[in-house]
Amino acid sequence: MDPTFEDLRQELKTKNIGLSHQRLKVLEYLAQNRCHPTVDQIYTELQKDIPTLSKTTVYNTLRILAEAGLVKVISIEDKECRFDIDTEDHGHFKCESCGTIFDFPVDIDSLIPEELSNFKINDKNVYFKGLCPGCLSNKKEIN
Amino acid sequence: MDPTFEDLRQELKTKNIGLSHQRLKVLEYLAQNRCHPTVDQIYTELQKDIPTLSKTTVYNTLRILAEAGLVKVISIEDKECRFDIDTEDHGHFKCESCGTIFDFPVDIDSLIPEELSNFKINDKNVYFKGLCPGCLSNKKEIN
DNA sequence: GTTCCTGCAAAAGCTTTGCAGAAGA
DNA sequence: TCTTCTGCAAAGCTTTTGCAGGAAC
Repeated sequence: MDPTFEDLRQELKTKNIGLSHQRLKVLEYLAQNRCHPTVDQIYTELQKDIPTLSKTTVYNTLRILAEAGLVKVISIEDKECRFDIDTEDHGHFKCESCGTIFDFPVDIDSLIPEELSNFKINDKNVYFKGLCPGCLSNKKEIN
Repeated sequence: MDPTFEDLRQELKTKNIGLSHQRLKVLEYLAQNRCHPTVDQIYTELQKDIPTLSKTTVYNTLRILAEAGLVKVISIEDKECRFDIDTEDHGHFKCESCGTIFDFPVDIDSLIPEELSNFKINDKNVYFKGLCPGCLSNKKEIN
């Protein structure tokens, strides 16, 4: 099950990570907006509530959360990182037309080949790119 | 089978892509050094042969080759891209200690879930991170 | 002579770092 | 008070762009 905001708050306390107003807001945003936001999206949105917020703080917070294992950094060939509060194994599909990122279930462990039996695997990622159903049907209408 | 340098040369001719000295050298480097080099690695190495080479040309060439589908861009959470002349589906494992990237076979198509049946998939990527056998045994010796 | 290619310099964009001041315990 | 956190400014890196000169046909 997806962790709730309260779960995360508890986990931070357990890990002895300070819970400033800014950090709580970043965490809250990630918990409520599961669209794999960029730093800029998080910053822009939170700035409406916290006018003095700086991007540095957003970067700091996300680094701390990632190091604590509470968020996962995903990078799909963009220069900019995206952040996912769902740290369970799952795949990402990025639409090359509208840019939306879709989650999909994937049994990553079944992929691990014999060749990697002597490797220690810490992180597993699967991502596809292409066109989502919405953009596909738009394209058909145009043609 | 892996494409040879000659295969690639032929394919470029077919696709009407000019074959300058610089482009041939980049292609040759990729065919002979299958270590997923960065732009900087390619540039630094080729500069020994072509002192006037510029990084812009390396970037241009790689973009053209990627657009033609002759090389694949791989980005594993680094800011810098890496380039792979092997465009067949396969997974990448990046050692977090020594930075080496290993290839491994993977049947990506078997992963595609029902949920994506209405999506058009153009590009499939699987990458793991962790520790390679060499770094694992070094670690044990130290402890 | 046209077209394409190269390469310098500058710009752009994301991220990190240094540091002084503010907040909190 | 002492530690931690914030946020501005500047720097760092990779990558892209503009443009003039050069090569190739």
